[in-house]
Amino acid sequence: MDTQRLQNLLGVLSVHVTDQIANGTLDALPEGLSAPVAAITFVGHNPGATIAELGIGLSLSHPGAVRLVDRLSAAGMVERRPSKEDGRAVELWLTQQGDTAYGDALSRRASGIADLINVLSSDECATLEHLAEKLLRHAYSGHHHALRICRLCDDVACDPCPIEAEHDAQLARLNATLTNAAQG
Amino acid sequence: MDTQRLQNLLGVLSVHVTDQIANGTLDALPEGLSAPVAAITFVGHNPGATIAELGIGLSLSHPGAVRLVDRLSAAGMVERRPSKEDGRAVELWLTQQGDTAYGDALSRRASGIADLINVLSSDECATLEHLAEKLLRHAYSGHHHALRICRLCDDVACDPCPIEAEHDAQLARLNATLTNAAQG
DNA sequence: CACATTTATGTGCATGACGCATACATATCG
DNA sequence: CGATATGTATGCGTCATGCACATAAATGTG
Repeated sequence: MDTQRLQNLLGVLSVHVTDQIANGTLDALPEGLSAPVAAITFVGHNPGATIAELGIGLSLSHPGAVRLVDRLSAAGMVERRPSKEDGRAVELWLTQQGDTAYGDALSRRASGIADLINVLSSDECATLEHLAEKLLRHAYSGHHHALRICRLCDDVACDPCPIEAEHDAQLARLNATLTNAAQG
Repeated sequence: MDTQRLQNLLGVLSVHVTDQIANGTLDALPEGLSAPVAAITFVGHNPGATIAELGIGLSLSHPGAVRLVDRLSAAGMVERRPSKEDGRAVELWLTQQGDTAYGDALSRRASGIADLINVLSSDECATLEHLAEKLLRHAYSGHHHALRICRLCDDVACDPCPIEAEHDAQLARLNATLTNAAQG
């Protein structure tokens, strides 16, 4: 089958959806550029994450992540807390204001996408959901990658989460292989 | 129907596809950031476009578009030509090197997306293509918006183009309405 | 034709985000 | 205890961006 047209349409569509997300979340925050919104979503999704993890999830250098946290902290969105297990590490937690911005960003993102898909029938929605889930499971390639893939996810709406499911499935396959090897 | 999960999956998937595109095209150019790649694709897709149109397509300010063209011109990717119809306007054309980079970016983008969708069956590909086309036609909202939506499109692979089709369909509906009004 | 307005592009300047190299504190290993 | 690795923070230069403004050409008005 010739998949060139599908590749192109999917690419163009994805860029457009990403634009919609950016437009929606841009208004949700004062001076809300893409990186701060992604960071707030990331911390909201991974409370207590460290600065290093934030850098991985957002593909930033360590200095970049530190400076981003500086800005978010100055804006009252994110709070640095010393970790009790590791004296070097810093845990990131949303302030109340940050949590409000988090929910705001998610709901604006959802409404932007809702405008886009309201042309689909129930059946088409179900089909697209199935296809998106399959593609996401196929895209998963390890924990670090998941941090990045899920950086703008709404974990309440993402139930069951295909990335988690794929993670568990790969673990189960690994365990089965190990058990077979032990028995054989 | 509850569409929250679909909204979320589509959003996460789109961000991931956009990442794939960015990753693919980033390597295709020396120092290839997102804006230069988008600009080369834009000029490749709209040869002879003006700086103002580039700015609209990439959502840049006018100074931003001018500076971007400065960089691309210095890199030997894009050539400024004075317009013959308008003494103020500048036409943008890809150089031979720019055209090579254009094709390179498109093929890398395609292969990145190909990796993602090779998990789908032929039937699923056809279904997804149909859904993507429907969503894109619904997303179209006028010529300026089309410049932006199509900024990373591969016009060879995009045949028939759903954005053009929607544009023509809206024109046809408009003409039909006018004809009816004239007759009625 | 003279003059004001709009349009398309270019420039001085300040800001801000980023990465590299480096420094410091803490954890871990031998 | 010393050596190395890890997590975080900072000085510095670079670069992209937008605002305000300037220039040139097209268009509209009397």
